[in-house]
Amino acid sequence: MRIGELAKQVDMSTDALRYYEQQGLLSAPQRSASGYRQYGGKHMAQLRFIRRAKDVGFSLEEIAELLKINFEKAEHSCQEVKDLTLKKRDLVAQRIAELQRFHASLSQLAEQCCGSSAPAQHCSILTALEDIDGLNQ
Amino acid sequence: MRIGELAKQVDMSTDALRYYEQQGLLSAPQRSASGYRQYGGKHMAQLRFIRRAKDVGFSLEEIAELLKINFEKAEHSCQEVKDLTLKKRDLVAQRIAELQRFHASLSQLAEQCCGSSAPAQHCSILTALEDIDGLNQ
DNA sequence: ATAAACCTTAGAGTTAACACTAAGGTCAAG
DNA sequence: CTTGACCTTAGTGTTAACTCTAAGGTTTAT
Repeated sequence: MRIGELAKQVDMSTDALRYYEQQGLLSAPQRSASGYRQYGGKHMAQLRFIRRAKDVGFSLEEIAELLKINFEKAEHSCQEVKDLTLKKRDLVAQRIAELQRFHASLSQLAEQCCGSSAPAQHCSILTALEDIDGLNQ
Repeated sequence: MRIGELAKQVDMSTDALRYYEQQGLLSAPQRSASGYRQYGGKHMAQLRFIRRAKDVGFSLEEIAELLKINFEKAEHSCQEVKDLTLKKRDLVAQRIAELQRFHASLSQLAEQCCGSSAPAQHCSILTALEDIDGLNQ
């Protein structure tokens, strides 16, 4: 299977596949006499692993780590994998908390604003952003 | 007031101030005979506006838009400002939802994992990422 | 045999919001 | 009068995950 075919199968771009190979996420396949990459089922499995790991929020760097562990299962523990997962979950939780603060502030601003089509001379949102104590306190 | 002093007052870097000026977020100040930037209260107010807008999650591009509206209040409506705010809030909400899906998936993975210090030969997390139907469905 | 569709590499471009560097000019203090 | 802290510009580097481009070689179908 050449790169275009594999890309179609897993619904990724050929550029992405070359990029994953370059980043060590996808094994370098054999080459045909003319230099074309020749992929097999192993590569498809790797790409599916990558896809699923992306779907749960892991970055490519984290996925590389997971793939390495998966490849050397005997030398790593469940604990290690679980720790990676929990650490990632906590990072995600932190980011969610930050965004929720944004969301609350934006909601509050919008609520206070009349939203009229008249000139924004006394717009409460602009005022809040201008004034020292327009927000919180 | 020179750039270093202003930067200290608002707790931003001098690099950031020059960057904001270049991006049209901070008015270009007068220059001294030797070319030094000379700032006044107006600039401090602009920077505080930027700071507050950042604190509620607006990007610099969005802040530029808000500053422009704030500068030309007469030509814009409250509605316009409110729309920007609501649009941003909805984007934030979408991102939160995505991260919450990540969080749920990661929690589920972690929950299923024994987390033992024994080799990861049968780690449920790795299995879930490998298997076609390890996750969801 | 030729055109379309595919493949190759290397390298530049994208986004956001700055940080850092170099090479040099200026200002205040002692 | 010199040292150190400050300022200037222009340009490069950072991170993530690719995308795009150029310039060319290969395969397949007709």
